Amino acid sequence: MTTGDRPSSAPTMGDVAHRAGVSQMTVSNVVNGRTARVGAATRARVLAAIEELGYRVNVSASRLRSGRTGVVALAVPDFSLAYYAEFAERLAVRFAEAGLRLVLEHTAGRRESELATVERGHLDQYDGLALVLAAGDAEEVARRHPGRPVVIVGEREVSSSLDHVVMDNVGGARAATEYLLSTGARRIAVLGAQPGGPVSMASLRTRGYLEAIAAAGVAPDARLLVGGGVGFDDGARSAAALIAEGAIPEALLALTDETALGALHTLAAAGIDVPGRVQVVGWDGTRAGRFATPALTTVDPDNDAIADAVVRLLARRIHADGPVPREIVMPAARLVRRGTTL
Amino acid sequence: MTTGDRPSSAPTMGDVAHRAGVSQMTVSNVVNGRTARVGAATRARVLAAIEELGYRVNVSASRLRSGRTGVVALAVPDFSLAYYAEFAERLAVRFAEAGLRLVLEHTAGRRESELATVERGHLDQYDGLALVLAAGDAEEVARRHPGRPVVIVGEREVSSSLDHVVMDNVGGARAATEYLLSTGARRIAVLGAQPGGPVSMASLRTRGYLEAIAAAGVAPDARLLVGGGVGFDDGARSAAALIAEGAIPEALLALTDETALGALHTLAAAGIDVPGRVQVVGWDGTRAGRFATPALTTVDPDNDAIADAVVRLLARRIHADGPVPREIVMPAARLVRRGTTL
DNA sequence: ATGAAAGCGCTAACAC
DNA sequence: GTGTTAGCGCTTTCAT
Repeated sequence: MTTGDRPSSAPTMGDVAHRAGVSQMTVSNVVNGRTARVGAATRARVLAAIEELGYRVNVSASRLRSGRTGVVALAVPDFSLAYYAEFAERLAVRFAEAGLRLVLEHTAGRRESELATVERGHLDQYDGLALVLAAGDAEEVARRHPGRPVVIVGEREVSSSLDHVVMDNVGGARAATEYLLSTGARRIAVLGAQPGGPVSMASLRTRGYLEAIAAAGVAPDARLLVGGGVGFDDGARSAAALIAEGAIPEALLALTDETALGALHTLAAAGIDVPGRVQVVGWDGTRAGRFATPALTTVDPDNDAIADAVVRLLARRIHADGPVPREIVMPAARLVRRGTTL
Repeated sequence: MTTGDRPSSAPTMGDVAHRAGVSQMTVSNVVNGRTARVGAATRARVLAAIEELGYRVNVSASRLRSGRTGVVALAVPDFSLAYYAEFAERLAVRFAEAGLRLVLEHTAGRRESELATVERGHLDQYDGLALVLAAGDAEEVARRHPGRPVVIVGEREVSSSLDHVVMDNVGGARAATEYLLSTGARRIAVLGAQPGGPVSMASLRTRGYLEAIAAAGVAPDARLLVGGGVGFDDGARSAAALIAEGAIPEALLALTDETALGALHTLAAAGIDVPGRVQVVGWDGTRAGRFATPALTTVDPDNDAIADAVVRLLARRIHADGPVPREIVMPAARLVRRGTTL
């Protein structure tokens, strides 16, 4: 009523133009900060009209016409896993500094959902996408020829045409295992293990472990490769199973911090001394691990370097004029020794 | 080249229509599952054309025209706080069951960012929004008259026109404090406290605590109200400060699980027995608390009920024809007793 | 420095 | 059951 002739629906750029007595194009120029093309007085008038009408640009319309959005997406398998959550926060802060907004999408760790995020019609909503690949295959993603910059955050280097930030899964597992061996441990269990099978976080970390014990001349023992998930409950369950078997290992390499924390819980309940009787190593460098009791020794994937790389790789493509050479980055994982190891 | 006359850019609905020898509207009907309006044979031909061209609907265009999007957003202050992360995951699963996709937005806990999420042009991207209000005011949000369903997830009931899912902050703090008093504790510290000041999570929980001790005839002691943030570090620091003062309280009411876990870390390092010497209560019911050692007693806000309410309130408005009466829901918080209390 | 025209890709509304 | 028309709100392009 009070805003003119479009009583109930939102004011458009046309409404603002009308009120300011200028063309719609001038409003667009003001809104988009193309100050060179608008006189100061005109600009002031337009700004006043925007204020009076409470006008906001319609993102969908702007996006449809220009293709640009100012928004990037991060697609993760699960919002609640501490590792992804902390990674997302790191990215959000960095992208904000780069003038881009970050939104999170959810893939439920399903291959088809992961692929859906790079379909054109979907990806068109964003200037770029960082895709954490848990189930799917990077080559399959690349085959969809996404029309926008995509960075794969993944488990292994892969021969696709996409930029790739690779986790140092094999190297990290090897480093952790080597350290445990150096303390004298020989019977080292892996919680969340997946020997063989399709390439995945679990299979690669398991491989690094197997390589390290082989190099040290320690024979693998299938009973020490405890499968299952990598959540808190899985860790607790796996530790309980190991205890029930009677032959408690000298060390546990848990494939995530949450698995390690779950195992720690079970060990404490059973009165088993950590690290005296059993050493425990986690993976991810999460805050929860740092504040556990004892503080959790963990494989730090170098999350800052990973986040930096994702932002850099995406930003350079978003702002590029021509083609950009493909790049692969693999920050080195390193063991952070704290209280759960000797 | 192989797909016809639009070599490099993405195929449109028009391309599909052309190839299938039907009108664009028929393609739209097929894509949107309006099967009643399309013959089986036609449908098959359209589907084939879609497959051959690798066509995907452009979400932005569809959104602009129809207004509908099939996507809802949850705006949180911080992706990495376990409470929000776990809450987001709960919502994502529930919305998926309701046929809606959930994306996460980031407000950095800043009032202006919170308000920006409900601006028309921004909100138009979504069918609805759940907004976790940390800094801003619900009445201010309501004054923007968001053009789409918005549910406020907030600290207190408020006289706005928006649906509201309210945390039982005062009640939860009272219940936790009453329990601690019942165990004989008299000197109970609050970590993350904020006595007085603007209404916030911290001030309301502090109020509940003060009400409970007043009712028990225990005099408040300013030295027991330890301010600061509610992260791991804050909890660790606050506990250290309390220890340094020499007069260690009989119990700590930490305003989040992360604060409690931080405090637990410090207490363990100082060799102080929990719960024998000091009891500790957290707040949020996170998984990390459940698997701490000892397992953390916590105020459970009833996150399932909160998530159910958010989905229900948003869905009923999204699918409503006419106006919908405003609703306020406040699930009761309850104390979950575990190992850090007597 | 400003404006007019065209159209991004899609769907609502109606005609047949 | 299928087609035609119009237009969502914006920005591109080109004219002045």
